[in-house]
Amino acid sequence: MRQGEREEIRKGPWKVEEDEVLINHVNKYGPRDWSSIRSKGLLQRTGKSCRLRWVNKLRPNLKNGCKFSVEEERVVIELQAQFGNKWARIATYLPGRTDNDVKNFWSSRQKRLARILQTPTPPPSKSQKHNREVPVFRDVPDLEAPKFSSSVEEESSSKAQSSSSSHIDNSEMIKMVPLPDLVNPDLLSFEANMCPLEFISTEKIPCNESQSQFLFPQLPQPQPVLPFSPESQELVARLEDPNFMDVFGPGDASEIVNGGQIPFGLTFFEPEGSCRNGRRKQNDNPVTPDSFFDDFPTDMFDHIEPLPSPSDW
DNA sequence: AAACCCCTCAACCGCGGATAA
DNA sequence: CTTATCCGCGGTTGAGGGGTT
Repeated sequence: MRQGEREEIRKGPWKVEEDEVLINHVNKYGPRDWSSIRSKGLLQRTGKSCRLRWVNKLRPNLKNGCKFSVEEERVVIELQAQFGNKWARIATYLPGRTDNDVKNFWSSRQKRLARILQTPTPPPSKSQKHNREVPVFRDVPDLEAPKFSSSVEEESSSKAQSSSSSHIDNSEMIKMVPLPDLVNPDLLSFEANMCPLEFISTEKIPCNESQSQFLFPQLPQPQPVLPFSPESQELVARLEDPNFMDVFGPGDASEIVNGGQIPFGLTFFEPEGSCRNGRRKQNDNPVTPDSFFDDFPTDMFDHIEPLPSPSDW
């Protein structure tokens, strides 16, 4: 039994005082030696718990409380199709997001999808004729693979390296982030543009302009022929069911198939804007054809020829 | 008004790889 | 080389809160 292990280990929600202790420790020693926090008697928390708290809540530049933007959703969906459930890896492509964030986002999405698929009878659709413009995301920026294991680590190590000083502000940390030869200007402008649009109204975490200076890995190049993910295969199988479109009610399927534009897995027009508190109203998302497709993985549409726009008819 | 449902998020657990002793 | 410990990751759970009925 190691020193301090006799003392009871605290679990559950963190108190402000505990956060302060943890922050002080990280400022002094960097984000490491987590288990020493307990052995020194600073906190009654396991090293694991301390690390988690730091990584998910306390480290700088987190987008705490901000809903995933449309672009972030897109990135997650694409990367999940490519990497699978490698949340830490996926999170490296999303500034200010942790693996936990991505994981939670994805599982929420999966639950929603599962529920929709299990619902045999659709609620009456009020917005069947409501055509939404289709965001097409084929031209994903050509992104490189990560050069570090995770944003967490990248950020952590950069801070740790200079941890001899007691305090480092964010701007200093940003300077420490390595190497501009990775920068994809498209990606940077994307980040820079995205933040103000999505998060400018949040008080808790103003989207730091400097975030756009962080280097994040680039999205992997799309495969020439992207195989369907298992999720997509299941959905495709269901699409082959002649009754599948019945879920939309009489007359709807043809409308969707022939005239409609397929929204690509994104809640593009959802008025997000708000951070946390901005909880989704359940009826904001009735199972309409539009929202239904929102829940499809994007890759399943990669094999569908784009429909002509109405102006081309 | 209250019960219920659903969603989000924080935090825990178990496992496996990496590293130190 | 082996063992112990640390650390990070992915899966899971439960609390809390808002919306719906």
